[in-house]
Amino acid sequence: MTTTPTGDQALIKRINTAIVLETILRGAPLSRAAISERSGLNKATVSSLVQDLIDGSLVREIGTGASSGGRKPVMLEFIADAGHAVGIDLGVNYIRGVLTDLRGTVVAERTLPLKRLEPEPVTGELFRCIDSLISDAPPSAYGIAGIGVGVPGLVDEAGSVLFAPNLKWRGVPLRRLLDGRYGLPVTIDNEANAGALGEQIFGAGRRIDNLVYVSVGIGIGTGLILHKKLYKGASGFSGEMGHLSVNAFGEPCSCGNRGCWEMYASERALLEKASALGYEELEALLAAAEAGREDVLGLLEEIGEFLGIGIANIVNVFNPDAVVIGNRMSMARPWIETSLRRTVVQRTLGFHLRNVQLLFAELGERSAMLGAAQMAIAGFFDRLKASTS
Amino acid sequence: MTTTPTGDQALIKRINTAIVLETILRGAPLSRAAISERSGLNKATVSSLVQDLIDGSLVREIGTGASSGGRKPVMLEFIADAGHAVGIDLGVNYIRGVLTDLRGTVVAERTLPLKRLEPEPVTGELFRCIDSLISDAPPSAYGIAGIGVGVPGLVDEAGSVLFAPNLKWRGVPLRRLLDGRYGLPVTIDNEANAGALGEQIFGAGRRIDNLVYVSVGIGIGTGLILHKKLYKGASGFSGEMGHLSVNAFGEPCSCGNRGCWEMYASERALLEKASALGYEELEALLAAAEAGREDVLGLLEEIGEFLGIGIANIVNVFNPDAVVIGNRMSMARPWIETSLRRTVVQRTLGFHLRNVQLLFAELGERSAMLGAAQMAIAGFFDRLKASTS
DNA sequence: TTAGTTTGTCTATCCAATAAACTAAGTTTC
DNA sequence: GAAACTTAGTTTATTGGATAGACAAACTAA
Repeated sequence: MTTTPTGDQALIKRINTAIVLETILRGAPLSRAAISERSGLNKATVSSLVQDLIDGSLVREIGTGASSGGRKPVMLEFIADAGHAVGIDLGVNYIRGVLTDLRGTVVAERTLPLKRLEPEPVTGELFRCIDSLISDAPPSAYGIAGIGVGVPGLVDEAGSVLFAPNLKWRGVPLRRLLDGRYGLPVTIDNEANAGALGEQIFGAGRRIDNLVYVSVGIGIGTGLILHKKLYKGASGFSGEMGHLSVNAFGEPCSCGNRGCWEMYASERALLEKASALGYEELEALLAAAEAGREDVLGLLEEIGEFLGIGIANIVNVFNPDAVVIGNRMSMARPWIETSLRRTVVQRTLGFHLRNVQLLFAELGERSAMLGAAQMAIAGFFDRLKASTS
Repeated sequence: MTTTPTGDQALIKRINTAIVLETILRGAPLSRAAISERSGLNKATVSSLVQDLIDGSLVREIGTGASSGGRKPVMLEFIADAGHAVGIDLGVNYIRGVLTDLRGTVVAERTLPLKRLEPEPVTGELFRCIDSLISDAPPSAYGIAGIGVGVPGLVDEAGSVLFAPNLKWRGVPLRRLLDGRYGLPVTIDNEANAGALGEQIFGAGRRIDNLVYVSVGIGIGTGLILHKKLYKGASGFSGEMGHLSVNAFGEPCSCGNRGCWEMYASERALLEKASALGYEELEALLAAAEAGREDVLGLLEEIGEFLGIGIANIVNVFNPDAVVIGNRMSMARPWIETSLRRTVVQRTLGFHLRNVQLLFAELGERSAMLGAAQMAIAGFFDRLKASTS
């Protein structure tokens, strides 16, 4: 049975309440009259819906504003600390956690290293990190609104980590574990998807409707935001563009394909070549680049070119408004940007190139963590909209 | 100003009218009581909305149905010939046109060859084709509901053909030309997008939410249907996957990139190799394959492999429910399918492979034409929904 | 003080969906 | 074949939103 949700008066009210809340979120501080004008809703309707939002502890009056020759307006604002969200970036050798308010403003932050990668010790550390963040949350009307987690692997709709090669995880029911312990709404997603969201809301991709976030770390992951929404494939995971083959006749990859992009353009690929020059870590390599070492500069220029090859493919396929390069490799921006841009320009169809922006992550290593918090916040608002106010 | 459409009673009525119409479209013949049960709408509401649809010539009563111990139900059906749609596939050396009813059932069909490719002679032929199809339309309540056209090139939001390499067109304002002549709603889109829609509604991809249609002809185009909707990139065109590089170090392509997929796997690529064997046309080549010529079979097997290389990339990136191979190369199915499937299996990530179907177009060369008609039909229903009933 | 302006609320009205009663038109049972 | 039961579709009264317009409150300008 395909029972489409039918339209009734409650639906109208939910829609209009969402419009009012959205208007306040975007333009606060704002008066009722201004909301009415901007939204097209009747003044009386706005008054009534605002009262509901005030009763629901989501909006408050913050005194009067300036008058232009009449009664002074009563200004309204969203109560950002009506609740808090936990965002986690579960990395390969670290856990980065953040507590934010409902606007995404950071309230507390914790980073801790991971020594062991097995699910049990990692979840133990994860629990302690979350416990600590939750204990930092001031009391509020809605408490902890949700927990979002970005993980370096494939995640299914049930929030289980199907496969995380660098953690060597298979089938870890992360959402169930967290839900069982905290009894809170939990969202689990790929690290690149979380990063894409983070950059779209708080970083380089603010207000860009279609963007591709390319997370260049040990491997290469991608998060797609199409029509303002995260795109996930048929079974909930897509964007494995690290395994897009850029050389069909190249070396075999562990994934079964040949000549995968991440074999040429990832941090791992860079470090493999760098070890011949005597560098074992990205940080050391970049320090050498900073010092002007010619061989290192050549290596980085080459990596920029390989990144550009894959990004040109991405632009040709998706024709996005922007491509954002994130994760650890974004630190190498000064030394890869020139060759990267040159390659993309050379290899991209003219019509696409005309409109695409090439950006680097503004949030650096915090993209995924802040994006994960945003996933939790978005879930909170979605549930709000769905409930019969 | 971002004036979100606000919710009011008219919106409810539009939503519920759409639900009722959809229910009838899916399950006709159907009684009012059955609609009420399936949709969850109250019987009285259904009665009232059905009356509106009857008044609007979209639904009619077709006598009583069987009773199971009570009053006999009055059966309803959608009036498929309340209007008609014109669908055009504008090819490189042909125009294929169809007149369908609002269900997409073919009423009349016309194919004509194109000798000259300049915009003026082509539009002349196009007008004559459309004139003739329109004259075939029986009188109806809504008349010609719209015209849809699929073209082999990039199309912008205004319905202008920005660039069609094989027609050598640049900046032809096709929608404006057709709109000016017929005063009807006109939809212009890429041939691959039209084909994707055609196969999703009428062909191999029926009821599949996420599919990639790969149109393998002279070049390779792709149409993406994500979440049941055609995906177009930021500026209205995407899916130039023919120019996805599968060999970053391969031969330069006219597009500026190197080793583009369509240099290896298109009809043109096949025919270039085939000419060494003495074949100049795909049909002749396939006849030779039918006759068991070993060299030709080897050539086709190779093309299958190259197609598989690109499709594996597509599957890794989009993780769709299905990939549909269409256009002229679908005729070669018997000789390319084995190597194609083998290559895709070898080169695709296990998690994605598990769920993806590999299909061949069921509509053959008619995909794009029927998809174009569907674009016009969809436009008609969208306008219906938008109008304050 | 007076006139004009802006904000926000109140009131009467409209409109779509709904539940429940009702009419219509059948079938089943004995 | 009459009574009992079933199902289809309509009518009626009610509910709960949004709205226009009147209005009161609170301000500015002069």
